[in-house]
Amino acid sequence: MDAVSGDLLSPRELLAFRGMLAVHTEVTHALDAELRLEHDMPIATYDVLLNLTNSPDGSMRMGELADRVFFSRSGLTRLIDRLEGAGLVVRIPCAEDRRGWWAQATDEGRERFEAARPFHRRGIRAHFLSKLSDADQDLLGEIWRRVVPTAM
Amino acid sequence: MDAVSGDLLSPRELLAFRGMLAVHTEVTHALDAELRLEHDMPIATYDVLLNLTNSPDGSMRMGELADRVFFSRSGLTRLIDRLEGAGLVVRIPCAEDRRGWWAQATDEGRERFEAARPFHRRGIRAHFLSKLSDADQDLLGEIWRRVVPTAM
DNA sequence: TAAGATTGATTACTCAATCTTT
DNA sequence: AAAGATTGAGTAATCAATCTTA
Repeated sequence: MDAVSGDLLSPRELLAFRGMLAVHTEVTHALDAELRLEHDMPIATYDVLLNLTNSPDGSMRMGELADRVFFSRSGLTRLIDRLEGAGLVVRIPCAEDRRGWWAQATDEGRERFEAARPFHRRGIRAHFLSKLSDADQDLLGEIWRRVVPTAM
Repeated sequence: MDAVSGDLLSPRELLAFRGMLAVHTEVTHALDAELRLEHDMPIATYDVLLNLTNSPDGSMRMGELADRVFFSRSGLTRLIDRLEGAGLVVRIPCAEDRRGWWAQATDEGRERFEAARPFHRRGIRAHFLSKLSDADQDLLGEIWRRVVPTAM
């Protein structure tokens, strides 16, 4: 917060920033790999099903879902194509706005998600949360909220 | 640290974990986009040049570099192919072990990197570090070190 | 004319198999 | 054999252009 913008990053700044890159990569790769191995489900698929399941009526508009899972619009179109092919999701035309579509988890999608969920939860704790005290977690939450106010 | 492994993630856990995903995505996308726009340089290229430039003799073995930039071996091979084509990097056969190669930044690679460096540094501060106090940064560094001891 | 979503073309990453040297 | 690195084949993401409805 006190550094002048022209000079090198201080060790403190370097560790705070590059540490996040290292941890994020390390943790998400581990979670993705174990979810693929044990539940044949990439983490992107898990995140889609999580968002759909969490939503009040079990469905979300394509655009909003894309924002939630940090995909481009076209990227999400392709992902939902695959999930629809795999029988985990269906598209439902949107009655109020006929340009739009709802993505909705199928029964199989929900089952596959619920089956994977406790496993993934254990993974998140094993690879990340277990290394943090409650105070650490509170502080992290506080920091994330400050960095991207809109996203949380 | 106190949660039982079977139950849902608490709000505290959720914010600590999913916040990191949101911040990481948000920040790295912003940095990548502005580096491409202003210096025609994807962030992966920047990271390669950063590691090569930081290294004592200005070069690194392919495998070690792959680990540092979180790429697979084959992924790094392709990236270095492209950077060699663009004149930013050269491969030098390794005398001590003739299976191996050194990747080394060219003069142009160093120049392009040094030109981009202050800009990227300002970006890291603008998008991330400026939202954190010195104490926040210290604590983050401390946390990252605990989560992936090897990587830092 | 703009917004929601998809498509076409391209780029880039990964795994598994391979080649070369140890 | 095993390790460093590359290659072939396949998958998946993006941008820009397009189609449809508002």
